Amino acid sequence: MLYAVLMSAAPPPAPESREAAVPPELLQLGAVGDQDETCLRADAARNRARLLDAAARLVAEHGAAGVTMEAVAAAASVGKGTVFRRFGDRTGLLMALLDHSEKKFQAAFLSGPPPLGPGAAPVDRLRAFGCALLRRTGDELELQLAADPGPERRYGSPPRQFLRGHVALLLRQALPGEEAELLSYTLMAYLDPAQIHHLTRQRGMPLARLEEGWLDLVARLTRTRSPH
Amino acid sequence: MLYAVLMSAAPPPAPESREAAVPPELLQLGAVGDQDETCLRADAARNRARLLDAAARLVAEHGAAGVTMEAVAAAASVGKGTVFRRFGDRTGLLMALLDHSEKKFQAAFLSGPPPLGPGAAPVDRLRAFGCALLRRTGDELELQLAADPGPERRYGSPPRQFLRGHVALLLRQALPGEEAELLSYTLMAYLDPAQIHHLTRQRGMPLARLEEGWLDLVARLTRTRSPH
DNA sequence: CCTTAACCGGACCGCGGTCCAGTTTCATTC
DNA sequence: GAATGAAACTGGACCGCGGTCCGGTTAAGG
Repeated sequence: MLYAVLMSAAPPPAPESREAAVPPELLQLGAVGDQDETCLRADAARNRARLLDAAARLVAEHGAAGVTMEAVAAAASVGKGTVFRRFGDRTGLLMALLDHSEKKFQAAFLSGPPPLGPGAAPVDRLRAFGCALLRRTGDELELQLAADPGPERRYGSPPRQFLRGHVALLLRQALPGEEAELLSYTLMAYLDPAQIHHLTRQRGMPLARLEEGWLDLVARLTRTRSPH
Repeated sequence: MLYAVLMSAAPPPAPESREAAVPPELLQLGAVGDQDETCLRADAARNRARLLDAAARLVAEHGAAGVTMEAVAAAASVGKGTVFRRFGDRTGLLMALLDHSEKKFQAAFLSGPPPLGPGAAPVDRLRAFGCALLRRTGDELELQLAADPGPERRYGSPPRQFLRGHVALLLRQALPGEEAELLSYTLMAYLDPAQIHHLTRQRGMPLARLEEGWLDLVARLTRTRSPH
């Protein structure tokens, strides 16, 4: 996916922006090995589109659990090997399905309007970021859970790394001189899809309560007061 | 299983203990459906022991990835179906392998000496808890990761629930009147095996640094000062 | 048109998990 | 203490799915 939005979606970086365009350390995280649709051979690109379409249809019909590699291949009238060649593994396919909303979300906090985008105070952006991500994850919960690459790769996956990098950046701006790296992990952990699933679906906690919890968490970690 | 330590390991609850024996809300978490070894049929108990022994041997020889259900069954001279009947699934088998150290750890903070066990101030117990769990998880990292039951069950698994319940209890004692539930999730998330694996193995962060991070996190969440 | 590299597809493998016919153990009864 | 009936256990055949591999095919460049 290579999160092309990083390079293209903010062409005139607002000069008054509080962060210098896109911070260089975030750029490398976008360098995902996944091939862009444009540099594929014609038939390969066509099959890729058909596969994604078929996968989306299967999700709509039978839920994420119904997205079998064989079923996707069959529904796209394509060989099984092709699916793996294109997406690596099941996780890759599901992440590709989530890529659209991922890019939209990235654009929103990289170059969208405040308080999510640049222009607001870092702490306010942090607050908005968490609430927005909570809502987005709540919407795509099933896919997000199904796209989990397992405990060994979960924290290394580019989307997650990228989001965390952004949090770390805001945190460094809000708390200059303090150790922001570990705190960013803690903040991101609060937004973990599996935890959200557990709290909302299995423990019946409303999402609004989780948002309050996020605001409180940000307040405590940054040692500011919570705007209740 | 069933964390019998809850009922038996602290027979005379120290009267000066700051928590009343074992808090009732934690007891129900101990009610794991897993059968005790004593109430099994003779042959079943024997096979269970042989299976655990074989599994431990396989872990030692080929790592956690080498613990195939078929391999375990063969190494124990037992049918494959027996392994599943006894442990439910692969995750159940691996969690059974971890049960010994789990019980030891529970005993340590339920009835062991301070600052981990009762007698110390709640915040100090919290600090000790995190550092101890960090070290334990660091030791058994491979097994802990392999025993992950997937995103839908991860937070519901009894050991994790139990540890979090303990953290919530300490937190309520340290912060009376404040919302401790969500904060306990945040604290536990910092101790997530997958995150520890990522930080130490993939990002090369020494465990000591994670311990500092824990102390800092406790300080921020409880709005106390960090004793650096 | 021809070469070559990339792609396609389906046969194949291993593993987690299920199922059921046969066997063993335990409790009860004589 | 032996017989007996039923519940519980056993084990291997079986299934579906994720993932790999390789011979045949097709698209792109000169």
